[in-house]
Amino acid sequence: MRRSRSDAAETRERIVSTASKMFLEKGLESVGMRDIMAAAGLTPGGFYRHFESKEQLIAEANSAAFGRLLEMFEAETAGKSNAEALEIIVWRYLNQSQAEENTFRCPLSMNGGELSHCEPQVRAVALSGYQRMVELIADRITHVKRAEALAIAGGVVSTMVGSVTMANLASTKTAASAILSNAHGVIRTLLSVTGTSAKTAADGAKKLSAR
Amino acid sequence: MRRSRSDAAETRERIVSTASKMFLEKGLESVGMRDIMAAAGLTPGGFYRHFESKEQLIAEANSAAFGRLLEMFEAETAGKSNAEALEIIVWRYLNQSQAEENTFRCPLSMNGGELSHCEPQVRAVALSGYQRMVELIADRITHVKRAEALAIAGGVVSTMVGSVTMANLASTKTAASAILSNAHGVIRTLLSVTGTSAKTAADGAKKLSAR
DNA sequence: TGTACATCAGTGAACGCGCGTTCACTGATGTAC
DNA sequence: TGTACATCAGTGAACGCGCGTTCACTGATGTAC
Repeated sequence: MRRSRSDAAETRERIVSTASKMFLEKGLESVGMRDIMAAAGLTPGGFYRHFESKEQLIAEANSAAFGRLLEMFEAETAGKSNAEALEIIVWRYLNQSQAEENTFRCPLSMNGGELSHCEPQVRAVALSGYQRMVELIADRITHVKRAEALAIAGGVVSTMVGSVTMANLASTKTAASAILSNAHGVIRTLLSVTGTSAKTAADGAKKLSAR
Repeated sequence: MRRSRSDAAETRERIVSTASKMFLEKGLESVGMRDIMAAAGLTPGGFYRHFESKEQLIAEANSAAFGRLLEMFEAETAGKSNAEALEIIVWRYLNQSQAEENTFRCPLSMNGGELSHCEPQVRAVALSGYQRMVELIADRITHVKRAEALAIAGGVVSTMVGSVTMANLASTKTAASAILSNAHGVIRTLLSVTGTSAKTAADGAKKLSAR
């Protein structure tokens, strides 16, 4: 039976946010349309009144996940100093899998490999999520020039993504913590690096691309 | 028709190495048994004379991929100084997706997320691959104590894994290179860090785990 | 060394299942007059 | 404001397909005497 426009809009959002969390928990391919619709309290057929395909849902779900994640970071760091903000962002990012809730997980860490096999539209969403993360961090690195801040932030995000991915492989909490601790230590080093060292990093980058 | 023992052994190896490369290129779930067997010049049914399940093949294929990768690093760095060896390892790792051949790609970068949803046996192979990568690098960091070298190496591997994963998302070679350049710069910084800074990193790690 | 038989690597069709998607249908909502 | 009709959100069965796996079969290989 037909629903009101606002009911329908609410349903659509519920599908996106439900799917988003399921994708973060179990991956993209291993979550089926029936699973998603059932979790959203609907039957399979209704899906196609709102979306063209699973691929489109993946794109929107990931977009929503990035939106939630970045909004959370903005909210948590509002009014804090840059140093405090960076500490909060890094800590919350690294511990995303340890938290029981899956609301604030990052698609890059959870589904990185799978995303790169998706269609351009989906890959673009993911890449833009990466860039927003980099800017979020670069904005809080003020002791060096913007270009250097972006280089450092890019490295920090790569380190966070990689270490959370590796920690997810670990079979015990202890092993996962060890990986994340190393990453945290290394990120502290990167963030406390002097202007000169940061320059070295940026220069190294230039040299590489000149190869 | 029955084949000789050595023929059969060769067939088994061919299946593993073929599968390994296909998994690195297209992911674990999206490569089917028929694809693998056809690429190995066989028909589907024969697979189960050699393996119990796809899951077992995934485990062996990843193990083979790590073996190939680490042997290649050992061979390429034989007789080089630690600094040169580190430069070679980092450069070859970061550029694995740019090379046309898929022989020396790393399962951690290519299939990180998917691996973490596999059975313990497969996850163990992946985690041990990570640890071997970390040791390969830590062995070449000699200006600090072993524990600090392992901490730095862990961070370096996470950074490499994360940045290659992100570069694989990029739609253009330029965008991919930018991500990898940042990572390379950041890794140079990490590797050139003084003993004191490395200590800071290790201490930071301890603080985190004490939380 | 030669013969008879058991083994088993590889074939290719088939099985059962779950996937993404489609479709005829229902009935409340929205629209036109 | 009330009535008649078109729209369409949601249902749930069904479609076609490809998946991992099984199985009866073939014939060369390995083994026993």
